[in-house]
Amino acid sequence: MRTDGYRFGAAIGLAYPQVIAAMETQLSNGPTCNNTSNGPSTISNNCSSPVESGSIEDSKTNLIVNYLPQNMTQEELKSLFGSIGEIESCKLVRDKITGQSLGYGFVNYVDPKDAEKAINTLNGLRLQTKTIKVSYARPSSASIRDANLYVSGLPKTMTQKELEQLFSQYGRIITSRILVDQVTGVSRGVGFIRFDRRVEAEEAIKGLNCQKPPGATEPITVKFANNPSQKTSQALLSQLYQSPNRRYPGPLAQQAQRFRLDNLLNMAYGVKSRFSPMAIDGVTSLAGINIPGHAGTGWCIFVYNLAPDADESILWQMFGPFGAVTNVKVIRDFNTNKCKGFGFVTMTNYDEAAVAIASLNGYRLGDRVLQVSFKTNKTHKA
DNA sequence: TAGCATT
Repeated sequence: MRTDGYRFGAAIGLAYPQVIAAMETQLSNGPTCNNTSNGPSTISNNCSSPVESGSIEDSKTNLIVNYLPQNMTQEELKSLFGSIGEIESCKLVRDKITGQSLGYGFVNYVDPKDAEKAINTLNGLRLQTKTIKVSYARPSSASIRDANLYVSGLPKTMTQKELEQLFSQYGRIITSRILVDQVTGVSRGVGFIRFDRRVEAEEAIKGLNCQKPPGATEPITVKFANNPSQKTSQALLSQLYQSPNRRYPGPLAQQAQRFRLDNLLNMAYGVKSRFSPMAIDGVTSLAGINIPGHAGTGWCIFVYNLAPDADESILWQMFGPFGAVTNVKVIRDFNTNKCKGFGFVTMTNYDEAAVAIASLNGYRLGDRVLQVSFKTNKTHKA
């Protein structure tokens, strides 16, 4: 059983301020319209501000969702965002070769109001070890691809804001990040800057690579970041070429290579099987027949004493940090549409569900004390 | 010297 369950207070109380602070940092960087930095072909929407780009017609319903947990499926993504409103389309982006999630996806709503509501309620939601980011998708075009820079040799004292200030003269920054030591929290002197457009990134390389930032003693290195999916594909190909039965494998060799491929995927992505046998209180169980709470596709949790105005998003916020949540449901009165005081949450893994129950049972939500347990087979009469 | 932002 995992022992690193998240504190509930961190899940709801702190997630939003953190994300809001991060967004304020991003939005504080207005675009610098550096006309001289562009090549012969310029793009008409070149100097739009963040506010203007958010009002482009086709971006009012289409959202991009970043920092999704690695094992989250498209169906779970749809379930989460479908709790806000009707979805026109939903796509989790996967590596074309390995099929692994790239950690982001798109959700297109029918109603722009639902898209806005999704940003307001789901941006900053903690799911497992991730804090998801929900924002309007920019209109897709070749010019915004491959605009991510990898920066190394940064002064250890440089903050994210200072990094952005350094790079913002070359264009609109979409995201920035300084990597830190997981234990000490001290900067590792490397980071990423994602520009709105590739031409801006190119100019930043020209202007800042091998240059010393203000006050620094050593020059920094600025180059295009590796594409994470490319890196994995290269690693896979490299491993396959090194295998004894390389190049033209027959059926037997293919099976062995498939085995190596699976292991490589596990190493590259840290994938743990969703279908491996689970140890439950010392007893190994596969199917979970007659085990309370197990519904075939996951572990169903009963949440009692919810307020009449409770909605699905509060269940996502409460349970998401503890692990993979596949579905949430608030039971409502048919006539009033108000919550009848209880709801259900389905989680994939037993250990994560158990930690969630142990942590959330007895939790005070508003003026109510929640009762949280595995769902029993009691029938609820209408 | 590496995290997953354009389907």
